Amino acid sequence: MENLDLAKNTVVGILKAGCKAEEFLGNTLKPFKISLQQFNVLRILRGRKGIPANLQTVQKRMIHKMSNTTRLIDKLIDKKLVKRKICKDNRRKIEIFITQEGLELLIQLDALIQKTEAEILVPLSLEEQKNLRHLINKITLSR
Amino acid sequence: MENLDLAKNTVVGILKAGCKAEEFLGNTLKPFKISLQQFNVLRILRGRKGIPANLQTVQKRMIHKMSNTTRLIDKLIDKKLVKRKICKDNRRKIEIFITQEGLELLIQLDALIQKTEAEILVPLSLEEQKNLRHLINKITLSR
DNA sequence: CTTATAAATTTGTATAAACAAATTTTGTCT
DNA sequence: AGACAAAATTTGTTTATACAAATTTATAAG
Repeated sequence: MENLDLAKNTVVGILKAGCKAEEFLGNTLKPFKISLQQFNVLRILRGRKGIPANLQTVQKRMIHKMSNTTRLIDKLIDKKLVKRKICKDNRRKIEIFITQEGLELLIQLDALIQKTEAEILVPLSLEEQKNLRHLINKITLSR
Repeated sequence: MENLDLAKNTVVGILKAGCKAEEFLGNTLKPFKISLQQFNVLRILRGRKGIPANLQTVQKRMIHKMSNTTRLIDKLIDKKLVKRKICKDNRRKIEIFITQEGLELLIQLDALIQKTEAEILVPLSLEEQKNLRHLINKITLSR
């Protein structure tokens, strides 16, 4: 293999793979009228199992680093998938919850998304997937 | 390692790595006022070494599959980095060239982009990079 | 050559994202 | 408490993207 353009080819590959994954997942989500970013926020909120999150917490865990998460949350609120709540006992920061409706949507989506993920990775064996995850994590976890 | 969420974690990793690469490359390009998509089109056109391309050819090779490449090209034309030319001898399709100015910009950028690519991949050894490229290619080339 | 059909390109419009500035909140010091 | 500085959140505006429809161009059939 050509070694000259190794880094370039690898990075282009990462970009393309990212685009492909976004495309596939986006198509899966389209009938449900939510974007991949919105879906990820919902999953982040579900992952907190009732513990409320503030914007900052959500933002840190988001895949796509956005400048204004406020409006993203606003859109989820419009769809009644998320609630903003002002903590009463200690009028601290505004806190964000996923609603029952949001949880139900996620349950619906779980199987579909899992299928889509499998579709994306179908050219790889389990061993290769583990290997890929390991290499990719090295890149993303080094911030 | 947990095997339950292997596919999910791998796909999320791919997305994150893609975002990181876009972010890094985008920051490198920012001072030059062109987007990553625009930069890639320039590289595609340079790669044709004088042979003109039509929209379709460009579109097929683009990393980001866009619905309207027309306006992307328009922006490059505004910046005088690209030219649209109506083939005279055979008034066929409109053809697209990179200009001298575009070529010169790319020359300026080459080293910077190379450095950025290295930065993105710094946590990986050469062997690991080759391995990653191989795995990633399996995903992207299976269309 | 004309017509029909499909493919490619462009354009209009709605939506989302990027960017910068303004506002609000938080924490610390006196 | 009051004042200041830093961080977080919101908001206005510009720019880019997505989507669908319309137009144009290429290809094939009669």
